[in-house]
Amino acid sequence: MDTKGASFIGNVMDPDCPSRMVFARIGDKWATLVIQVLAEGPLRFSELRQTVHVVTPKVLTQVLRALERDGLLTRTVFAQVPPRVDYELTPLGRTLLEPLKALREWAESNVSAMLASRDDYDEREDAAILRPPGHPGR
Amino acid sequence: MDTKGASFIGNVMDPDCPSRMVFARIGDKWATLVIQVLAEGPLRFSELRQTVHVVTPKVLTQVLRALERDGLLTRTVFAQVPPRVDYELTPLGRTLLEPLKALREWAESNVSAMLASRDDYDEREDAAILRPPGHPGR
DNA sequence: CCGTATCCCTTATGATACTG
DNA sequence: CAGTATCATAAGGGATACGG
Repeated sequence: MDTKGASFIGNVMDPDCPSRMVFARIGDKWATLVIQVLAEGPLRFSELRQTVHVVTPKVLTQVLRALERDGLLTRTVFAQVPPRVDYELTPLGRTLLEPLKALREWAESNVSAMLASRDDYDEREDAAILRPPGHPGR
Repeated sequence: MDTKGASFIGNVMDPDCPSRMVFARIGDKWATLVIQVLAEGPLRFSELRQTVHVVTPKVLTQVLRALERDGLLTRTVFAQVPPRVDYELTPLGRTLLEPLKALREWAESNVSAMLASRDDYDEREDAAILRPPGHPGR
């Protein structure tokens, strides 16, 4: 395999690539939320629903099962009435917290810049459609 | 605002929350790929298409515009024929490289564990449907 | 070469109602 | 309480063809 240039991320393009898998998992709209909410400790289903309050039970279940399948959290059923099910991060899941935190911190440090950029972009967009075409590039 | 418990990630649930924005951006199937591919230096549209070879021009354009809008990369049009357009990470975009790298490294270290967990889970699944219902919980 | 325009399909997500 | 089932909608992504 080629070892220079962009090759070291070459396998990122492979659908089976580790990074792709992880980015797919954290790319999930709810997965990262759940993981970060569970950082504090185990929660039961209803507690998760309240915390991540916009999610429907169906979607929440899907996310939880996916995360459980990947070994990132455990699902513990207590044999009692009313039923109680706890979700808790596994050690593996906990190790994801750190990179996720790095991302959160990046986010908090740079959102303002991103938002400013968006405003600029959108303004230029708006101006562009008012201007006649055939205009010299930027 | 409450300062204990899960409150510090409380705003993670807010759709306007910085983290949500960032996770939405990197959650994009192609955005992180593009960013990481551009880590090496500027590339033109066709080069990006070749590198991220499965993506259609439409989708690639969408991703690039979104990233440009967020100030993560620049789009430079050269006034020549045939046309040439270069895409390059901005300093802001470059700062994303590090947290992304952390995630990649996590991925590479832990995929095997995740895959193993999946196999386990799926096996148990298969076994469960063969077993009669009303079985004592795990 | 660098896109845009269309059409189409799969998947994700949501609302709602119901069961163990 | 903790889900499952069903239906409906929308968003994402892809194939293809064409324009500047």
